[in-house]
Amino acid sequence: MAKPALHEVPPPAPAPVEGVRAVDRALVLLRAFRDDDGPLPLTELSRRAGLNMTTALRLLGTLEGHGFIKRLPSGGYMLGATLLLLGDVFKRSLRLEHHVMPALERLRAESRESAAFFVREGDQRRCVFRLDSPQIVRDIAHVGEAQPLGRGAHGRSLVALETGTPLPVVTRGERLPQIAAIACPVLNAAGEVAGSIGISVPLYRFDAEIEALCTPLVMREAIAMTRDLGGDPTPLERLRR
Amino acid sequence: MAKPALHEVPPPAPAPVEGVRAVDRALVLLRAFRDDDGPLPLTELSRRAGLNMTTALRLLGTLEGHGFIKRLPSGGYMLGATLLLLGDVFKRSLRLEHHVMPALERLRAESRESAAFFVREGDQRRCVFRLDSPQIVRDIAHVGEAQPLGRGAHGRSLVALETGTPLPVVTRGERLPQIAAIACPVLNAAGEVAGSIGISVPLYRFDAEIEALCTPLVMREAIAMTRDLGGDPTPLERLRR
DNA sequence: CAGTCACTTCCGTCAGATGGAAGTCACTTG
DNA sequence: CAAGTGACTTCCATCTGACGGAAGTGACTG
Repeated sequence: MAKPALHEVPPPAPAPVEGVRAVDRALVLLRAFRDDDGPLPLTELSRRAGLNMTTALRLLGTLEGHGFIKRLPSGGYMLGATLLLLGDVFKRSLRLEHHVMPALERLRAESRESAAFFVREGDQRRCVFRLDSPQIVRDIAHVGEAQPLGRGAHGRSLVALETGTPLPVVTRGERLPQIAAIACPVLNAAGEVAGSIGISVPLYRFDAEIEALCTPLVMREAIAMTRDLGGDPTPLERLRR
Repeated sequence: MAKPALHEVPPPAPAPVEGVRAVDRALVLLRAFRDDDGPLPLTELSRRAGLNMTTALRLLGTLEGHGFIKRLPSGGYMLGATLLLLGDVFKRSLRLEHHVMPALERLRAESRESAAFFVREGDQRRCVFRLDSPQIVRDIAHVGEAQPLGRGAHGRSLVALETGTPLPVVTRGERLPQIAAIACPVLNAAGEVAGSIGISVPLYRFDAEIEALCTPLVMREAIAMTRDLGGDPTPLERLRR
C-alpha cells in the first residue's frame, strides 16, 4: 500500500552525515526547520528527521534544555534563542562586522539597491552580511546561504585575483536569471581575499545609468575596506577595468 | 600538587542540564565558545566542556559534519556557518524583522544613538535586533543576550501594560550605571505585547535636549509598528506620560 | 636525544540510547 | 454517547554504540 504522503515537504534527505548517532540525529532535527515555517508539531519533526517519535521527543527535550529549541505552550516546537546567540558569536568571530556593515550601509544608501558581503568557504561562497534594497521590488536572499564559486558576480569576484577577471565583476542574469550584480574582492593584511562586497539589482532596472553609478561605489568600498583591514589595494587597482 | 590553571577562563559551569548524554555534551561544546575568542584548540575546548579529549574529538567531528563547527586547516575549532543560517531562521520565525529593522533605522538616523528591539521570554527579555549608534562613544550590547524583566527601560516597558507605567519608559543608569534608555512596548493584532522598541544613550550625554528629541521618536515608532502588526495602539496612548 | 605537549587511533566494557507497546487526552464520526 | 482516530507521552527490556584508558604519532624544546 502506498504511503499517504499528506504533507508537502518530502522526507528531506535524512542527512548523509556520520558520527555519534544521538548527536547526529539531534542536529538533523535542528536542520529540519526551514525558512520561515512556524511552530512544527512533534509528528512533523520526527517525520522530517526520519526518527521514531519517542526518540525525537527525547532529543528535543535535551535541545530545549540548552535553548536550541523552544517549546510553545500551545504545542509545537520552534528554534530557540541560543541559536541567535551562537550565530552572532560566529559572525563576530570573523572579525569583519565592524568594517562590513558601515560599508554596506553606504552602498545601499547611495545606490538604493541591495548590498551584500560574501566569504569564501572551500569551493563555495557564503552570504554573511546583507542589507535589502529600500525599494519595493528587490531580490530575496538570506544571510547564511551557500552558493557556488565561479558563478555569479560574487562567485567570480572571490577568485578574480586567480583568474585575472577585470574588476569590479559585473554579471547580468548569470546565476539568477532576473538579477544583475556588481562585486569586488576585499583583501586583508595578509594579502588574502577576505571576502567580496557588492550590489545586486533586479535586471529590469539595471541600465547604463545605474551601472555607471554603482561600479565606482563598489570599487570605492572594496578599496576602503581593504585599507581598513590593513591590506594593500594595489592588486585590485591593477585589475580595474 | 595544585593544578597549573594556565588559562584565564575557568571551567565554566558544566551546564546543569540533563537529557541524552551525548547530545547534552555536544551542545555544551557549542556553548563553550564565548564572545569573540578565535579558534580554540581541542585541549581548551574539552577543558571548558569538562570532557575527555577523546569524547570531545568524536563529538566535534559529528558537529563538523553538520556545519555547526568549522575545523581550521591551521588547527583549532570555530563555530560553523550552519549557526548563522539557523540563527537567521530563528529571527525570521518571529516574523518581526520586516517591521523592526526599518523602525530601528529611522530611530538611529534621527537620534544618532543606538536602537534596539527586545522580546519577552518567560521572566526574561532578550535583545533580538539592534543597531549601534554611529557615534564613537556608545554602549556595547549583543543581539541574543538575555536580561531580567522589570529592570531597565525595556525590562519595564515589556510589563508596562500590567504595571501601568507611563510611556515611554525612561531610565537613567538603572540596570547599567552609565546608560540611559527610552523604551515603549509594541502590540500585535491580538493585543499582546509583541516586544519593546527603544533607544539607549550613554548617560553623560543624556540631557534634557536629547530626551526631548528621543521621547516622541520612540513613541511614534512603537505606535507605527503596532499599527503595522495590525494592533490597536490605544492602550499605549492611554499610558502616554 | 630525551622530554613534553597536542592530538589521534584503537578497542573492550557496560552505561544508556533506543523503539515497541501501552496509556492519556482531545476531537471527530456514526 | 460510544467507538474511533490521531497527537503526544511514559515505561521498560534489549543490546547497540558511546565511552575513556592506553598506546601511537608528530612537532617542538631544551
